[in-house]
Amino acid sequence: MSSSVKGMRDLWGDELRWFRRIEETAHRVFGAHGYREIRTPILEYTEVFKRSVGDSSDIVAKEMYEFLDKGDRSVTMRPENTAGVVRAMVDHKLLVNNDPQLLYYMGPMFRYERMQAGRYRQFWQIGAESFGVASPESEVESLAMLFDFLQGLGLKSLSLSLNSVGTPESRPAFNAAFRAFFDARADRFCEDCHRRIETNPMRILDCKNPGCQAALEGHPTIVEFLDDASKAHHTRLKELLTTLDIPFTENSRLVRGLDYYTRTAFEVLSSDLGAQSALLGGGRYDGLVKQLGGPDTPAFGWAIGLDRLAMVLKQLHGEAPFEPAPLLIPLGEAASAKALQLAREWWSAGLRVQLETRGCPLKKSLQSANRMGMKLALILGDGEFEKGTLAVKHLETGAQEEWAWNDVPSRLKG
RNA sequence: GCGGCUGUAGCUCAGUUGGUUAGAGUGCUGGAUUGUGAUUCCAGAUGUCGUGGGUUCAAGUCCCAUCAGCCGCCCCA
Repeated sequence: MSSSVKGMRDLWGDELRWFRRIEETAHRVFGAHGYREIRTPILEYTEVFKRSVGDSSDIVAKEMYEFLDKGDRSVTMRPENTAGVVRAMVDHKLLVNNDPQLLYYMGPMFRYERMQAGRYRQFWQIGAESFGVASPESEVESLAMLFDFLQGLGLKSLSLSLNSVGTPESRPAFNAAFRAFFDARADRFCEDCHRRIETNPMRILDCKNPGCQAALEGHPTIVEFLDDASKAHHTRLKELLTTLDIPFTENSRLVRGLDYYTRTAFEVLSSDLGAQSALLGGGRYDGLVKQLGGPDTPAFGWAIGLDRLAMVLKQLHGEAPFEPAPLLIPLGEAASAKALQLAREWWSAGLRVQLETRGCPLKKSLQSANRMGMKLALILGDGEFEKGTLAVKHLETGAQEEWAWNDVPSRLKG
């Protein structure tokens, strides 16, 4: 008995069909916005993630598939893709001029985590990144694309949660004020929060502990400590979202787990997800490109998990639409040679036909066709062979009719 | 990394206070005159009872460990 590695799974059948539906929608919608696909390696030098995601984050601290390769280089299987994309941008000097670079990616990511519904150690993400533009307009463009994408998949009851996490310059003032707030009621916060106040105070805002959430009542918000430019940015962003009828709620407690975010941060939540309520997240990360050795370049992006998204789509719409190709069943040697010829013509004409090649009794073929969910069986026996026709059986109704070979293309399309 | 629950045919599950060769439904295989499925009828096959120890005359059942899955926490997508 063998089984897949813990946290790794096979994708097939209905779930894979949802994945493909998602991916095709992404290619279409993102392409329409002028975004171009990029594929970066799964393996990067560990430094790439340590310098971008942040040493203090749990991802880097304990969730990375990190190891020495045979040349004793420390490499890591990507836990997310933004760092890799930025690294590629820097490597290829694509950010030296001031043109915007609009990119999207899709592929597997890896985090060594405890498993749960919709959460795997190899999981799939689709993300979009926009480099070189600092404006709120670019954020709204990206968010509009995101919503077109989600709506294209038939999702409706989602909520956009919005905040600004400030800039490295504005954050100390907030931290000082928040520290004072925290100290005044320190006994009401949990152990984890006491640790966070030293390492990453902002993270206290999204502590899931009900006691902590209650204690946060009336907390100083990041937004009120923003510098004027960030404040104007935030205001303008909200105006533009309103103009586009993209509904959002401001959430002063929304922060992000990755260290590289600046100013705008957001999440989209789905009520169909249980504990894994965040369907996707993203925001602005103006400092990251420079941090990875590139020119000082503003950037905005987001990523969505396909495993969870496919789960939601399945809950919402059931099985992914799928119709198997009709089965062409030849009976006898002459017929099976002819069937190969006919099928070849139809395939090159773009028709979908599956060929029965077992040479088994008709009964077996029909049983298989039925089990595979086929709607049509195209039977080519001696009688049909003589006449240049097919016996066409509709497997749902049992009705049967006869088609001339030449009519098959037009009839299958209709 | 922490806490809780679960593990018996391909699938969904029964299995009494430990007691003979471990069951059902569904699915599967074959048949009901050799070119007609799905419906019906008849017949048949299938399990290291997650794995490894232990207790016992006797373990699917009790105990321990381990692995896997699920739920919650943490974290995040």
